[in-house]
Amino acid sequence: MRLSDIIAQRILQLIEESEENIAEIQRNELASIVGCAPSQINYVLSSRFTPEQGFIIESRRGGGGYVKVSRIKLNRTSAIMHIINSIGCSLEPMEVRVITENCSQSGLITESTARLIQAAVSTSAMVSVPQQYRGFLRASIVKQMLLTQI
Amino acid sequence: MRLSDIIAQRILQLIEESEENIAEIQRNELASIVGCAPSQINYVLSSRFTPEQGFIIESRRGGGGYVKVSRIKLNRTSAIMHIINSIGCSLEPMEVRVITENCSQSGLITESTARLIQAAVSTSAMVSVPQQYRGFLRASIVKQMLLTQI
DNA sequence: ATTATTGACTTTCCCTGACTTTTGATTATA
DNA sequence: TATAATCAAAAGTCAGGGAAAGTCAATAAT
Repeated sequence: MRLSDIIAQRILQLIEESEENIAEIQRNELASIVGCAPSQINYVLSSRFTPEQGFIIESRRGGGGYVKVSRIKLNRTSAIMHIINSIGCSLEPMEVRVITENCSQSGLITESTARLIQAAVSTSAMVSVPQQYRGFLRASIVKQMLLTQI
Repeated sequence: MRLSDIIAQRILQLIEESEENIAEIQRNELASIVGCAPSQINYVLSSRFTPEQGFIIESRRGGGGYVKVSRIKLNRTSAIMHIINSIGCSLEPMEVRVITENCSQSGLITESTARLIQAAVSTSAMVSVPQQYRGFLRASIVKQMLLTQI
């Protein structure tokens, strides 16, 4: 069995055991339990606990740091998950408009949320980012934001 | 739980309990209650109770000295504008967390909006963007999003 | 060729201790 | 009495160390 599988399994298990679908771990501690390099935890998180799979990662460095992995509950969620999954790796501004307006019209998100999403990926928010990255960035931001709406 | 969190919590609690949104403390006394070095209080004050977050610190040394932490209440729009204006051209994740949590706690934005903002600028949303741009990007996204809340 | 894994290095955040500065009170002095 | 010197009790500053997570490039395994 692969290390990465063991790690993923362990995190999932913690999520299962919790009430709130949240696993809060200490990276180095988990690494030493499993017996791997700490950075391996990052690899697993970024490859198996992505927004596309319905997970949100938050973390904090320094003394008392942690990594928090939350799984989105899957009820009314599936609609949003479906939308998230249908988003490719890049998005144009117009696509964002269409997606958010659709979501808003179908009551999946509020108009206010739609505006927030559009603002987050607006051209003026991205002036500092070279053109070539913007599409990818828009996609990942929109996905992350939609995930919070579940 | 971290010392700094305990200290911040305690100060906030004092502010809540007071009529005038003021907490008046004695640095050394609080330090000994919490069980930390006095200078730790300064660290917490300077990292979590900044003017940008809507707090004013006054103090006096010498016998009978004190530290006074006041939270300023402005009307919504000017409060938000104030926060936007206080944001420089770059933001670190921790700063975003502090800003959104403060906004949320003071009722300027909802918890849901706070989560949206944090999601929009989360590391996982920015994987596609080279490190060097992330700070600037965070700042402009947060500003754009806050603007929608006026 | 893709996916795992590691290790070296970086960044962020927390916390302390030694030292400085300010201030009010007290005491000494002209 | 009025002023100067001294003292003690606060708060402020800053460098530094430690703890934790993040990044990335190189290598190994499948």
